[in-house]
Amino acid sequence: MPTEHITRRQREHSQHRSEILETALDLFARDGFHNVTMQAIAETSEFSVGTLYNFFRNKDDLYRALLSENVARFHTALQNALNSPGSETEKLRNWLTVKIQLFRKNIAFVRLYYSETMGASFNVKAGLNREMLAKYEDSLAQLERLFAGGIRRKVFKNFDTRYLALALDGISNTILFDHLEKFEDREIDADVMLSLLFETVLIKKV
Amino acid sequence: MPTEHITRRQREHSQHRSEILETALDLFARDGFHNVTMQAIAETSEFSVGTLYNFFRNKDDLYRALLSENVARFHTALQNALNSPGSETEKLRNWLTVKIQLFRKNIAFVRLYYSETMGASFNVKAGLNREMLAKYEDSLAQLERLFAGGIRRKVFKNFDTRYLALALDGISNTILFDHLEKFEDREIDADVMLSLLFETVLIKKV
Amino acid sequence: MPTEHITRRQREHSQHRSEILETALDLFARDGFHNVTMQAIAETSEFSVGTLYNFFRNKDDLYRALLSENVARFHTALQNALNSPGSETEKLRNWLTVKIQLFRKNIAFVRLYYSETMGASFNVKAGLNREMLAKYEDSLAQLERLFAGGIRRKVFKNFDTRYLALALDGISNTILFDHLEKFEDREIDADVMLSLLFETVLIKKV
Amino acid sequence: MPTEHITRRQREHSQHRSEILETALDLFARDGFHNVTMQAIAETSEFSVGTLYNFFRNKDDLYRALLSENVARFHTALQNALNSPGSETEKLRNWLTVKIQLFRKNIAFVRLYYSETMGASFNVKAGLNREMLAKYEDSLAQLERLFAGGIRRKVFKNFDTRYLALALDGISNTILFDHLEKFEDREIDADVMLSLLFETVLIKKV
DNA sequence: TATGAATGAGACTTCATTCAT
DNA sequence: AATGAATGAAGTCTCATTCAT
Repeated sequence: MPTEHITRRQREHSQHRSEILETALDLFARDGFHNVTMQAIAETSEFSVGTLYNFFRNKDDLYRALLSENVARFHTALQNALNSPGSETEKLRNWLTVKIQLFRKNIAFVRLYYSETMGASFNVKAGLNREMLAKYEDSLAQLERLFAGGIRRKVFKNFDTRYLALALDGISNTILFDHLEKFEDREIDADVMLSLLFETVLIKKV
Repeated sequence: MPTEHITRRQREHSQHRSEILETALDLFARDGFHNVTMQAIAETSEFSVGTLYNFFRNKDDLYRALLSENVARFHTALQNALNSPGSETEKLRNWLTVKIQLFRKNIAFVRLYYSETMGASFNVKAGLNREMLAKYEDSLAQLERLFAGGIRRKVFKNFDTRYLALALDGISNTILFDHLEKFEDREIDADVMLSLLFETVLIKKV
Repeated sequence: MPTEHITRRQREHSQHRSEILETALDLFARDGFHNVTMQAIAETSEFSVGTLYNFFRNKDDLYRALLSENVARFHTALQNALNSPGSETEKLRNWLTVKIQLFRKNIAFVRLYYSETMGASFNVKAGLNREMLAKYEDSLAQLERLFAGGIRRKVFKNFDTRYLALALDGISNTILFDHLEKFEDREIDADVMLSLLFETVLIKKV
Repeated sequence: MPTEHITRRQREHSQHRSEILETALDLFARDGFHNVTMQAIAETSEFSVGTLYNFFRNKDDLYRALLSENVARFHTALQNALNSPGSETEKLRNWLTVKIQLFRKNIAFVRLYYSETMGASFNVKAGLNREMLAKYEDSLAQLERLFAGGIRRKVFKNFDTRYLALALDGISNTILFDHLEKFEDREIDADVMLSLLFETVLIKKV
C-alpha cells in the first residue's frame, strides 16, 4: 500500500531529523552556537553535510527548530501539569514536579534556552524569540490565574499575582540551576520550593 | 613634574580603555559575542582596530576584561551593602536596593552576564567562568551567613540557609528581568521582594 | 566497481594536490615564503582559497609538504645513483649526472632548498629542518663510504673522506648555481666536476 | 670649534647607526626578515621605533644597508688578501685564510647572505641583489685572473679558470658551512681546502 | 630630536552553503 | 536521495609607518 510506504519513509525521515536535532542540541549546549560547525553536527550525527541541508534550510533554521520544538514540549508539559485536577496548591506542586523533571532530563536544552533568552536574542532571529517570549508570558499568565483563583478563594493572601508567578519561577529556577550546576543527584523537592514562598520566614518584624 | 606627566598619560590611557570597554559591552549585549566584529567595536568607539589590540591581546581578552571587571564591580557593591550596619532585614533591604540600582543602570552587562553564566560558558575560557562562579558562591555564602545569624537570633524561621539565599536571589532576578524586559520605569521596591520571601502567602493549608 | 571509483577520486585528489604544490613552488621560489599569499597560490593554481585549506592545514603545512616531498625525491634519486653498479668513479659520475639533471629540471626547488637551509631555517619549523639536515647528512655519509671504499682499494689517495664528500658537493653546487644563474643551456659535464677533484691542478709546489 | 662639535655628533650618530645594524643583523639572521618587527629591533637595540626611522627610511632600507655594508666589508677584505704579495698559491692561501676568519666571526651575516642570494632575491629589492651579484662576479674574476697567471707561468695545469674559481669557492663554502653548522672550534685549515683542489685524488684511472 | 600610541591595509584562516556525481 | 569537495565572503590579528607631544 502506498500509504504505508510513505508512512515508513516519513517515520524514517522523522527519526533522522530527531537524531540530528538531538546531536545538535548537545553540541550547541556544550560549545555555543558559533562554536559548532555544520561539519561537526554532520560527523557526530553520522550524516553528511548535504543531508543536513535536506532537513533544514540552513544552520539558523536548524537551531530555531531545536529551540522551538523543545520550548513547545516544555510548554505543553507544564501546561498540562497546571491543568491537572486538584487544589491550587496541588496544581502548583504538580507544576514544580514536572519542571524539576524537565530540567533534570534536559540540562543541555535548559542551558541553551536561558543563555538564549537572558541575552537579548543573539543568534536566533527575532521571530523565534518572540515565540519563546510569548510562551513564557503564557506560562506566567496561567500561574497568575491560578494564584488569582486562590486569592479569590481566600487560600492565598492578596498579593500581586504577577509577583507571585515571577517569584515562584525565580525560586525554582535558581534552586534547579544550583542543583544541576553541582550534578547533584539528591532529589529536589517541589515542597521545599513551595514552602519558600508559602511559609513565613520572618518571625518578628524589626 | 614627571609624576603629573605620567599621570596624565595614564589617565588618558585608562580613559580610552574604558571607552572601548563601554562600547564593546553595548555591542556584545545587543548582538552577542560572535556577532560583534572587532571592526565594529573599533568604529563605534572611534578608535582603529590596531588600537584595540594595543589595549587587549585579542577579542577574547577584551571580552574577558569586560566581564571580569564588571563582575568585580557588582560584587564589591553588593558586598558593601550586606556589610552595612543594621538588622538582618535592613541589610537584606540594602542588598536588594543596591542590586536593583545595579540592574537598572547596567542592563547591558546584566544580560551579558546571565547569558554567559547560564549557558555553559561558551566563549569565555574556563578561567573567567571559574572566577565568576567563585564570586557568585561568595555572594551566596554571605547571604547564608546573614540568614544563619537571623535564625540564631530567632528573627527568622529555621530554614535551610542555602535555599533562603537562592530563593532571594531567584526572586529578585526574575522580577528585575521582568521589569527590564518591559523597560518599565515604575520604581521597583526592595520591600516587595522581601515580602515575597517573608510574609506568608498561604492562609490555610489544603 | 567501487575500487575503481575510489581510485578515480584518489587520483583526482592527488592530481589536484600536485597542481597546488607545483604552483606554490614556483611562487615561493620566485618571491619567498612571506611574499606569497594564499590568495595568490589559489588564483594561480585556479583553485579557491578554501580548497587549499582542504589539502593543507595551513600555509606552513603546505610549505613543509613542498620542501619535504621534493627533498625526499631528490634524496631517493641521488641514493639510487650512488647504488648503481660500477666502480667508485662510475658511481660518482652517475651521482653527478643525476644531480645535474635534478638541478636543471627543478631550479625553483633548488633555490628554495638552499635559501632555506643556508639561512637558519626561518619559516620552516624545526621539525622539517631537522629532517632535511638528516637527509643531507645521510647523503654525505654515503659519499664518504664510497670514498672510503676507493681509498681501501687504493683507487683514491688517503684523504679525509668527510672533506672529499664536502668538496664534491661544494664543487658541483657552485658550478651548477653558476650555470643556472645564467640560464645557460650549454651542457654541464659530470666529468668536468670530477676532474676538478681528481686531476692535479698544481704542477709544481711553490 | 663647531667642526669638532659636528664631529662628535657625527661620531655618536654613526655609533648609534652601527648598534642598530648589529642588533638587526642578529635578529634577521636568527628569525628571517619577515619574522623580525621594527618593534623588536627597537627594543633590542634600546632605541625607539621612531628613532629607527630617523636612521633608515624604512625596514627595507635598513635591511639593504645591512647587507650592502657587510658585503662591501667582505669584498674589500678578500680583495686585499688576493692582492697580497707572493706566489699564486700564497695568494690563494691568504684569500682562504681571510675567508675562514670572516665566516667564523660573522656567522649571522654569512647565513643571511647565502639565504638571500641563493633564493632569487626575495626581500631585497632588485638593486641590492644586482650589487651583491656584481661583487661576487668581481671576486670570481679576480680569482680567475690569478689562476690564469698561474697557468701562464706553468704553475697550474691548463684548466678552465672559471671552473677553478667556482670550485675553490664551492669547496671552501661547503666545508665552512659544515664547520659552522656544528659550532666546531677545531681550527679550519686553508691548506686542507687548497689540497682538495691541488693534490691528485685519483691514483689510477678506472 | 626622541618617543611610542595610533593607524589601517592586508594577511591568514574558517565555515556556511552549493552542486556535480 | 546522499555525498563531500569546492567555494569565497568575512572575521581576526599583525605590523610597517606616521605624527603629535
